Amino acid sequence: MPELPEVETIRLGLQKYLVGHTIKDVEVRLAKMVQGEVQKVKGAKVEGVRRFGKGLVIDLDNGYSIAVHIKLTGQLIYRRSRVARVSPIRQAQGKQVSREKVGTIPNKWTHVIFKLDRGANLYYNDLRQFGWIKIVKTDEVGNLPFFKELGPEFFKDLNLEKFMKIVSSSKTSIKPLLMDQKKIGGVGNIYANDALNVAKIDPRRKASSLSKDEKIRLFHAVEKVLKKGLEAGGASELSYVNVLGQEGGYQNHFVAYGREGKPCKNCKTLLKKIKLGGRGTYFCDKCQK
DNA sequence: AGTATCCTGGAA
DNA sequence: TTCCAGGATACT
Repeated sequence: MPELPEVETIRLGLQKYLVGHTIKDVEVRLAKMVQGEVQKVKGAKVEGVRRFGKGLVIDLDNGYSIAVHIKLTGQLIYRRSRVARVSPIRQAQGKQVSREKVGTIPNKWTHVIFKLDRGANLYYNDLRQFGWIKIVKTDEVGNLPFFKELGPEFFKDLNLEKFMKIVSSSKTSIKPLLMDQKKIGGVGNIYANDALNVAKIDPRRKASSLSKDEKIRLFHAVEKVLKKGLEAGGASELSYVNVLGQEGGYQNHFVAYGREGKPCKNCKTLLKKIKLGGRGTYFCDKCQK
Protein backbone atom coordinates (compact mmCIF):
# COMPACT_ATOMS: atom_id res chain seq x y z
CA MET A 1 0.00 0.00 0.00
CA PRO A 2 1.19 3.52 -0.36
CA GLU A 3 3.20 4.16 2.78
CA LEU A 4 6.15 6.39 3.56
CA PRO A 5 8.47 5.04 0.80
CA GLU A 6 5.76 5.15 -1.87
CA VAL A 7 4.56 8.63 -0.98
CA GLU A 8 8.12 9.92 -0.69
CA THR A 9 8.85 8.51 -4.16
CA ILE A 10 5.86 10.42 -5.48
CA ARG A 11 7.03 13.55 -3.65
CA LEU A 12 10.46 13.32 -5.26
CA GLY A 13 8.85 12.98 -8.66
CA LEU A 14 6.56 15.95 -8.12
CA GLN A 15 9.44 18.02 -6.79
CA LYS A 16 11.38 17.22 -9.94
CA TYR A 17 8.68 17.58 -12.58
CA LEU A 18 5.88 19.69 -11.17
CA VAL A 19 7.71 22.54 -9.47
CA GLY A 20 7.85 25.62 -11.70
CA HIS A 21 4.69 24.77 -13.58
CA THR A 22 1.72 27.14 -13.51
CA ILE A 23 -1.70 25.59 -13.06
CA LYS A 24 -3.85 26.97 -15.87
CA ASP A 25 -7.04 25.10 -15.08
CA VAL A 26 -8.50 22.23 -13.10
CA GLU A 27 -10.99 19.68 -14.32
CA VAL A 28 -12.86 17.94 -11.52
CA ARG A 29 -14.58 14.88 -12.89
CA LEU A 30 -15.67 13.45 -9.55
CA ALA A 31 -16.68 16.23 -7.19
CA LYS A 32 -16.32 14.33 -3.93
CA MET A 33 -12.57 13.87 -4.46
CA VAL A 34 -11.87 17.59 -4.01
CA GLN A 35 -12.67 19.83 -1.07
CA GLY A 36 -12.13 23.56 -0.72
CA GLU A 37 -12.09 26.35 -3.27
CA VAL A 38 -10.56 24.62 -6.25
CA GLN A 39 -10.50 27.76 -8.38
CA LYS A 40 -7.90 29.26 -6.03
CA VAL A 41 -5.20 27.16 -7.66
CA LYS A 42 -5.79 28.64 -11.10
CA GLY A 43 -2.94 30.83 -12.25
CA ALA A 44 -0.73 29.83 -9.34
CA LYS A 45 2.77 28.46 -9.72
CA VAL A 46 3.98 25.34 -7.90
CA GLU A 47 6.76 26.21 -5.47
CA GLY A 48 7.48 22.95 -3.72
CA VAL A 49 6.12 19.65 -2.49
CA ARG A 50 6.21 18.45 1.10
CA ARG A 51 5.32 15.13 2.66
CA PHE A 52 4.02 14.46 6.14
CA GLY A 53 3.55 10.77 6.85
CA LYS A 54 1.52 9.43 3.95
CA GLY A 55 0.17 12.88 3.10
CA LEU A 56 1.43 15.27 0.42
CA VAL A 57 1.30 19.05 0.27
CA ILE A 58 1.83 20.88 -3.00
CA ASP A 59 2.65 24.50 -2.17
CA LEU A 60 1.65 27.26 -4.57
CA ASP A 61 3.01 30.80 -4.86
CA ASN A 62 -0.31 32.46 -3.96
CA GLY A 63 -0.60 31.35 -0.36
CA TYR A 64 -2.59 28.24 -1.18
CA SER A 65 -1.63 24.59 -1.07
CA ILE A 66 -3.04 21.38 -2.48
CA ALA A 67 -3.09 18.70 0.22
CA VAL A 68 -3.39 15.15 -1.12
CA HIS A 69 -3.85 11.77 0.51
CA ILE A 70 -3.80 8.91 -1.98
CA LYS A 71 -4.95 6.30 0.56
CA LEU A 72 -5.00 2.86 -1.10
CA THR A 73 -5.26 3.37 -4.82
CA GLY A 74 -4.59 7.02 -5.60
CA GLN A 75 -2.10 7.96 -8.30
CA LEU A 76 -0.56 11.32 -9.17
CA ILE A 77 0.73 11.14 -12.70
CA TYR A 78 2.59 13.80 -14.59
CA ARG A 79 2.52 13.86 -18.36
CA ARG A 80 3.87 16.32 -20.87
CA SER A 81 1.76 15.55 -23.88
CA ARG A 82 3.53 17.85 -26.32
CA VAL A 83 6.95 16.39 -25.76
CA ALA A 84 8.07 13.33 -27.66
CA ARG A 85 8.02 10.28 -25.44
CA VAL A 86 11.65 9.48 -24.93
CA SER A 87 12.64 6.52 -22.79
CA PRO A 88 11.13 7.03 -19.35
CA ILE A 89 13.41 9.06 -17.16
CA ARG A 90 14.46 7.05 -14.19
CA GLN A 91 13.62 8.12 -10.71
CA ALA A 92 16.78 8.96 -8.82
CA GLN A 93 16.33 5.98 -6.57
CA GLY A 94 15.04 3.47 -9.11
CA LYS A 95 17.90 1.19 -10.05
CA GLN A 96 16.07 -1.60 -11.78
CA VAL A 97 14.23 -1.06 -15.01
CA SER A 98 10.81 0.31 -14.24
CA ARG A 99 8.03 -0.45 -16.57
CA GLU A 100 5.12 1.69 -17.56
CA LYS A 101 2.03 0.43 -15.83
CA VAL A 102 -0.61 3.01 -16.41
CA GLY A 103 -1.47 2.93 -20.09
CA THR A 104 -3.85 5.48 -21.51
CA ILE A 105 -4.54 8.55 -19.40
CA PRO A 106 -7.02 9.94 -18.65
CA ASN A 107 -8.93 6.75 -17.95
CA LYS A 108 -12.11 5.84 -16.06
CA TRP A 109 -10.28 6.26 -12.75
CA THR A 110 -9.06 9.78 -13.52
CA HIS A 111 -11.07 12.05 -11.22
CA VAL A 112 -9.11 15.30 -11.32
CA ILE A 113 -6.88 16.86 -13.97
CA PHE A 114 -4.61 19.81 -13.22
CA LYS A 115 -3.91 21.48 -16.55
CA LEU A 116 -0.46 23.01 -16.52
CA ASP A 117 1.51 25.30 -18.76
CA ARG A 118 3.90 23.94 -21.44
CA GLY A 119 1.33 21.29 -22.42
CA ALA A 120 1.68 19.25 -19.27
CA ASN A 121 -1.00 17.75 -17.03
CA LEU A 122 -1.10 16.30 -13.55
CA TYR A 123 -3.69 13.53 -13.27
CA TYR A 124 -5.24 12.25 -10.08
CA ASN A 125 -6.48 8.70 -10.55
CA ASP A 126 -8.11 6.69 -7.79
CA LEU A 127 -9.72 3.34 -8.45
CA ARG A 128 -11.34 3.01 -5.03
CA GLN A 129 -11.99 6.71 -4.50
CA PHE A 130 -10.76 6.64 -0.91
CA GLY A 131 -8.25 9.44 -1.35
CA TRP A 132 -8.77 13.16 -1.05
CA ILE A 133 -7.54 16.47 -2.37
CA LYS A 134 -8.03 19.54 -0.21
CA ILE A 135 -7.38 23.09 -1.34
CA VAL A 136 -6.33 25.08 1.71
CA LYS A 137 -4.33 28.15 2.63
CA THR A 138 -0.72 27.13 3.08
CA ASP A 139 -0.59 28.33 6.66
CA GLU A 140 -3.69 26.29 7.47
CA VAL A 141 -2.40 22.95 6.23
CA GLY A 142 -1.38 22.09 9.78
CA ASN A 143 -4.97 22.51 10.92
CA LEU A 144 -6.26 19.70 8.72
CA PRO A 145 -7.09 16.82 11.08
CA PHE A 146 -4.82 14.32 9.34
CA PHE A 147 -1.75 16.55 9.58
CA LYS A 148 -2.63 17.95 12.97
CA GLU A 149 -2.88 14.53 14.59
CA LEU A 150 0.02 12.89 12.75
CA GLY A 151 2.66 11.39 15.01
CA PRO A 152 6.43 11.74 14.61
CA GLU A 153 7.97 9.84 11.72
CA PHE A 154 11.07 7.87 10.85
CA PHE A 155 13.97 9.83 9.30
CA LYS A 156 12.33 13.04 10.53
CA ASP A 157 11.22 13.84 14.02
CA LEU A 158 11.25 10.33 15.47
CA ASN A 159 14.41 9.13 17.16
CA LEU A 160 15.16 5.97 19.12
CA GLU A 161 14.49 7.60 22.45
CA LYS A 162 11.07 8.89 21.38
CA PHE A 163 10.25 5.56 19.75
CA MET A 164 11.01 3.66 22.94
CA LYS A 165 8.79 6.00 24.93
CA ILE A 166 5.88 5.58 22.50
CA VAL A 167 6.20 1.79 22.51
CA SER A 168 6.57 1.54 26.28
CA SER A 169 3.55 3.67 27.03
CA SER A 170 1.20 1.99 24.56
CA LYS A 171 -1.52 -0.42 25.61
CA THR A 172 -2.03 -1.98 22.15
CA SER A 173 -0.24 -4.75 20.32
CA ILE A 174 2.97 -3.72 18.64
CA LYS A 175 1.84 -4.06 15.02
CA PRO A 176 -1.30 -1.91 15.25
CA LEU A 177 0.82 0.61 17.14
CA LEU A 178 3.39 0.83 14.33
CA MET A 179 0.55 1.51 11.91
CA ASP A 180 -1.23 4.09 14.08
CA GLN A 181 -0.64 7.36 12.25
CA LYS A 182 -1.40 9.34 15.37
CA LYS A 183 1.44 7.61 17.20
CA ILE A 184 3.96 7.12 14.40
CA GLY A 185 3.65 8.66 10.94
CA GLY A 186 4.20 6.84 7.66
CA VAL A 187 4.26 3.12 8.48
CA GLY A 188 1.50 0.95 7.04
CA ASN A 189 0.75 -2.73 6.71
CA ILE A 190 3.55 -3.78 4.38
CA TYR A 191 6.44 -2.24 6.26
CA ALA A 192 5.00 -3.08 9.70
CA ASN A 193 4.79 -6.77 8.75
CA ASP A 194 8.27 -6.80 7.27
CA ALA A 195 9.92 -4.85 10.09
CA LEU A 196 8.51 -7.18 12.74
CA ASN A 197 9.84 -10.18 10.84
CA VAL A 198 13.28 -8.60 10.50
CA ALA A 199 13.25 -7.73 14.21
CA LYS A 200 11.94 -11.23 15.06
CA ILE A 201 9.10 -9.86 17.15
CA ASP A 202 5.62 -11.38 17.27
CA PRO A 203 3.13 -8.81 15.90
CA ARG A 204 0.65 -9.78 18.64
CA ARG A 205 2.99 -8.85 21.46
CA LYS A 206 1.79 -6.11 23.75
CA ALA A 207 3.91 -3.09 22.85
CA SER A 208 4.69 -2.33 26.46
CA SER A 209 6.06 -5.85 26.94
CA LEU A 210 8.98 -5.31 24.57
CA SER A 211 12.39 -5.29 26.20
CA LYS A 212 14.80 -2.44 25.60
CA ASP A 213 16.80 -4.64 23.26
CA GLU A 214 13.68 -5.56 21.29
CA LYS A 215 12.69 -1.92 20.95
CA ILE A 216 16.12 -1.05 19.63
CA ARG A 217 15.98 -3.98 17.21
CA LEU A 218 12.53 -2.96 16.01
CA PHE A 219 13.48 0.69 15.54
CA HIS A 220 16.38 -0.30 13.31
CA ALA A 221 14.31 -2.92 11.49
CA VAL A 222 11.66 -0.35 10.56
CA GLU A 223 14.37 2.02 9.34
CA LYS A 224 15.91 -0.81 7.35
CA VAL A 225 12.74 -1.86 5.54
CA LEU A 226 11.65 1.74 4.89
CA LYS A 227 15.08 2.47 3.41
CA LYS A 228 14.86 -0.62 1.25
CA GLY A 229 11.41 0.49 0.12
CA LEU A 230 12.73 3.93 -0.76
CA GLU A 231 15.66 2.50 -2.70
CA ALA A 232 13.27 0.30 -4.66
CA GLY A 233 11.03 3.26 -5.46
CA GLY A 234 8.18 1.83 -3.38
CA ALA A 235 6.10 -1.34 -3.50
CA SER A 236 3.61 -1.71 -6.33
CA GLU A 237 0.82 -3.53 -4.58
CA LEU A 238 -2.61 -2.46 -5.81
CA SER A 239 -2.30 0.62 -7.99
CA TYR A 240 0.86 2.28 -6.77
CA VAL A 241 3.02 3.92 -9.44
CA ASN A 242 5.34 6.91 -9.35
CA VAL A 243 4.58 10.21 -11.08
CA LEU A 244 5.80 8.85 -14.41
CA GLY A 245 3.46 5.88 -14.14
CA GLN A 246 6.22 3.40 -13.32
CA GLU A 247 6.06 0.60 -10.79
CA GLY A 248 8.30 0.34 -7.79
CA GLY A 249 10.32 -2.75 -6.92
CA TYR A 250 9.89 -3.43 -3.21
CA GLN A 251 7.17 -6.01 -3.84
CA ASN A 252 10.03 -8.25 -4.95
CA HIS A 253 11.72 -7.84 -1.57
CA PHE A 254 8.81 -8.57 0.78
CA VAL A 255 10.01 -10.68 3.70
CA ALA A 256 6.63 -11.19 5.39
CA TYR A 257 3.84 -9.16 3.76
CA GLY A 258 1.73 -11.30 1.42
CA ARG A 259 3.97 -14.36 1.96
CA GLU A 260 1.54 -16.69 3.69
CA GLY A 261 2.73 -20.30 3.37
CA LYS A 262 6.13 -19.23 2.07
CA PRO A 263 9.37 -19.84 3.99
CA CYS A 264 10.54 -17.30 6.54
CA LYS A 265 13.71 -15.55 5.39
CA ASN A 266 15.19 -16.03 8.87
CA CYS A 267 14.42 -19.67 9.63
CA LYS A 268 12.59 -21.22 6.63
CA THR A 269 9.46 -21.95 8.67
CA LEU A 270 6.31 -21.37 6.63
CA LEU A 271 4.75 -18.00 7.38
CA LYS A 272 1.29 -17.77 8.87
CA LYS A 273 -1.46 -15.26 8.21
CA ILE A 274 -3.79 -13.95 10.88
CA LYS A 275 -5.96 -10.92 11.35
CA LEU A 276 -4.80 -8.34 13.84
CA GLY A 277 -6.55 -5.05 14.36
CA GLY A 278 -8.64 -5.95 11.31
CA ARG A 279 -5.59 -6.12 9.04
CA GLY A 280 -3.87 -9.00 7.32
CA THR A 281 -0.84 -9.93 9.39
CA TYR A 282 1.93 -12.18 8.14
CA PHE A 283 4.52 -13.61 10.49
CA CYS A 284 6.69 -16.55 11.47
CA ASP A 285 5.49 -18.19 14.65
CA LYS A 286 8.86 -19.85 15.13
CA CYS A 287 11.35 -17.00 15.06
CA GLN A 288 9.08 -14.05 15.81
CA LYS A 289 8.77 -14.22 19.57
C1' DA B 1 -10.31 -2.46 21.64
C1' DG B 2 -12.86 -4.10 17.98
C1' DT B 3 -15.92 -3.19 13.86
C1' DA B 4 -18.39 -0.74 10.03
C1' DT B 5 -17.62 2.54 6.39
C1' DC B 6 -16.06 4.38 1.95
C1' DC B 7 -15.16 1.59 -3.10
C1' DT B 8 -13.79 -1.50 -6.88
C1' DG B 9 -11.49 -5.34 -9.04
C1' DG B 10 -9.92 -9.76 -8.64
C1' DA B 11 -10.10 -14.14 -6.34
C1' DA B 12 -12.70 -17.94 -4.48
C1' DT C 1 -22.18 -14.57 -6.96
C1' DT C 2 -20.13 -13.64 -2.86
C1' DC C 3 -16.08 -12.28 -0.41
C1' DC C 4 -12.02 -9.92 0.57
C1' DA C 5 -8.32 -6.34 0.53
C1' DG C 6 -7.05 -1.93 2.95
C1' DG C 7 -5.96 3.91 5.30
C1' DA C 8 -8.22 6.60 8.03
C1' DT C 9 -12.27 7.73 10.53
C1' DA C 10 -16.51 7.15 12.99
C1' DC C 11 -18.79 4.35 15.49
C1' DT C 12 -20.16 0.88 19.46
